[in-house]
This record gives sequence, C-alpha cells and structure tokens, in this order.
Amino acid sequence: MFTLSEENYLKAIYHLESGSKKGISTNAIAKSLETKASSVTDMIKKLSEKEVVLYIKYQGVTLTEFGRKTAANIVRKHRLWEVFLVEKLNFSWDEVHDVAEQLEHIKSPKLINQLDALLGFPTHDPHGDPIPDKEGNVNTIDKILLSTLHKDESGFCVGVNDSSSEFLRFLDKKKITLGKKITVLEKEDFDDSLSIEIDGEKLSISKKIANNLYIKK
Amino acid sequence: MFTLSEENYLKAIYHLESGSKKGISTNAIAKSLETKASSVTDMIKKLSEKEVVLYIKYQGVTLTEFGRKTAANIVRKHRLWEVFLVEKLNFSWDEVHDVAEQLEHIKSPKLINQLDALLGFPTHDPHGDPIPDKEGNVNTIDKILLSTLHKDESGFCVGVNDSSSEFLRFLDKKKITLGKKITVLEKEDFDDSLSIEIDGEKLSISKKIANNLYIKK
DNA sequence: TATTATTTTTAGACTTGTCTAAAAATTAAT
DNA sequence: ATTAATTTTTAGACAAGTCTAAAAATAATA
Repeated sequence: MFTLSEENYLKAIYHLESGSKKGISTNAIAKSLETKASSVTDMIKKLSEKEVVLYIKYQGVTLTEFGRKTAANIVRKHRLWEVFLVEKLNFSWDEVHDVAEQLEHIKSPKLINQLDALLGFPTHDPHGDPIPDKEGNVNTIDKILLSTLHKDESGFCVGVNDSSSEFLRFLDKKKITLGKKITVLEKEDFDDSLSIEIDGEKLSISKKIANNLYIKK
Repeated sequence: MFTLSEENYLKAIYHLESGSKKGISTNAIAKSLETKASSVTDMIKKLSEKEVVLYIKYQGVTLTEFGRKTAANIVRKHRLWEVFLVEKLNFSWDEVHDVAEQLEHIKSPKLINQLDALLGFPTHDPHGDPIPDKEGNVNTIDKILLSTLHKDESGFCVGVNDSSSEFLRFLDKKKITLGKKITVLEKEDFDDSLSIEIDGEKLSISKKIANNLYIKK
C-alpha cells in the first residue's frame, strides 16, 4: 500500500514519462510537484525500495512495470471520478480537477468497479483524456493539435492540451466543446491565428488556443 | 481547515458526547480511536488552540459550538456517502463503513451539496442513523430498543445499535431490514429471548439481537 | 483521612515528509 | 580539456502525529 505522498510522486512520474523516453530527472519531478529536489531524492529512494521505480543516482528514474500499473490505476481513478462529477453531479469540466485529486486516493476496488459501471464504462474523461483500464492499459488515439491543420481541413474536437480552468472557461464561452466539428477556413501568416467554422459559425482563434486543442480527423 | 487526524478526533468526541452530559475523558477518546492516552492529550491541546474543544486539564473535553458543527459536517458527509454507496453503487449495508470513513474527509462543499441532491436529500443513512443538515442539526426520532417492547406490542425497524458487519449480515440472513414491522409474540423469562413476527413469519430472536435493533412504535 | 489505584499529563524519542545549505557529480562552454 | 554552470545528493533540522516510561493529579477505598 502507498501513502498519499507516494501516490502523488508515482502519478507525477507517470505523466512525465509519457513523452520522454529517458529517465525522469529529479528536477522535473520537483517542478511538477512544486517541491524541492532534495525532497524528491528522499522520496525516490523510498519508491525504489518499494520496487515501483528504477533509480540510478544522478540518472533519474523510470517506473517499473509494477509502478506503471500502480500509477495508471491512480490516473484511472482520477479520470473516472471526473466523469462522475460532470455526468452525475453537474460539475463543469473546469471544476473537477481539485476534487478528483482528492478522490483518486480513496482505496476500494469495489468502489471503482461499481463507479465504472454506473458511468457506463467511459473511455475518456471530460477533457478527452483516455481512462486506463483495470490492467493499466491506455487506448491512445491519434489526435493532433488544431494548429497543425491546414486551410480547408477539418476534424473533431477530442481533447485539450491545457486543462487550466481559465482555458476551459474560455472554450465554454466560445461554445467549443468536445465532439464538435471544426473546419479551418483561413490561416493568417503574420500571427498564426486561425479562422474556423464551428456549429456553422465563423470564429477567430489565436495561435495559443489552436496549440491547446486536440483534433481527430 | 483540519487535518485528517484532527477530523477523526472531532468525530470521536462528537459521538462520545451524544449520551453523556459531562466532559469526555482522555481515556474514552483513546479507546474509541485505538490510540494512547498521551497521544490524545497532545491532540486535545491542538484542538483546544483551534477553538473546537473546551479543555480543562484532568477534566476532559467538550466540543465548542464551532467544534460541534464541524464534527456534524463530517458525520453528514460520512452518512451521505453511505447512502450513495448503497443506493447508487450496490454496496450492502455492511460494506459501506470503511469506504465512507475515507470519503468523509474529501473537502468540497459543492460535491456534498450535489451528492445530497442526487440522492434526493435523504434523512437517514443505510443503518437508520440520521444525517445532520448543512447547519449541523440532527433530527432525532424517539426510537427504542426491540428488547424494551412488551408482549403483543409491535413497531417498525428503524435502525441498528451495533453496525458491525457481523451483526448486519446476520440481519440480512434473517431478512430483517429497516422499515419492516415487527410484533413481539412472546418474551422468554429465563434467557430474555423473543419470539417475533416479521413478514408474516415467526422468528426467534436472542437478547443480544433485541438489544441492538431500534424500533419506532 | 491516609493510602492505594486509576487516570491524565509530561518528557523524551521515533517516523514521515519536508526544508535549507553545503558537498559531490554531471553537463556545458570556453 | 579545464573551468564554469547546473543538477543532484547528502547532512542536518523541523513539524505533525505517534509512542513508552515516568511523574503528577484525581478518584476510590479502607
């Protein structure tokens, strides 16, 4: 069994690993958890003894298979709770993160299995992120950033890169929600802004926005 | 804001206070939390500084109004979660306690308000215990123990005194559930056992059982 | 009321998780 | 390939919450 702190470290390493092939640096973990490098070193030693990470001094860490599954299970719980909050308790997608951050540490396999069933075995959370299955496997789809679409191309909005409540509320205001079809009408060269069509309406989108919206063609 | 440990102490004191007029002793708290008296003294000092308990050395503690409300809120959360587990996630009443014990510490007023609404604003948990309202008020009904009923009297099963899973599973086996009508057909003098009628069936009930079932006439 | 028994508190220690400051190792740059 | 900059680790300290053992206060009893 893992402490709350250990679980948070595991989750952080898990997220940092997706995208980088090499070991995760002490500093990267410290930054992600808003703590000090020395604290990270201490905790890494403990996690290493518990066989969830592989640790070589000065070389960073990687999750073991056991560690990866453990972390995926925490992420699974986090995302299932997010779905629950939105679907059953009328939370909006920008309100769920902090509460799910607490709920993900509740220990009860039955609770999660039943919650999964209650929600109809969802595959993605409210931000479009995939929900790992019981074995810790993740079904990644080939989503791309809106900013990579060319003129006259279109696709469906399937996720966000930035899930800060500021960004999510901005999307709400612009009526941009997951599942909607977006067509690129124009790409401005000088500021990389986009003119898009969504719901039959024309909309102007800045580069920053386009860099944080995932599309599936 | 209170730590997990502080919340557990508050809850313990809250439960111990209902029933005894005087201050709650260090030993009583230690026993209830399965910890040592010295640990209790330490924590009591902290709670006293936080103004949730009134503490006079060697005289035990009492909750302040603020402390009472804080504790009632934790109990409220615990019992609402129990209802959720039974009503929405198909837990049986003997499985909910440990999970609710974890869930009661989740901090999010919106979560609890929405959960309350989802459940249809329940007034009692699966064991018949009343759910405190948002202000910490509890609606106590005049329930009595089954063992206090006389021959030929009857009433409705409204709660349990012992909520151990052993007792609850025993009641399940005997098909004794909350809401059912029970009539005392006979009281045996030599062992205080009861012969009762429930669901049109005759049943023999030991003194121990009768001492742990609440009835409302 | 004196004495014994019990309860409660204090004192000091330990664990977990964190921190700062300094030392050691690695990486980057001249 | 040295030197400089950065990263990482170590050493030592601190707060929270717990414990044991001993001291102090209260309660019970003869």
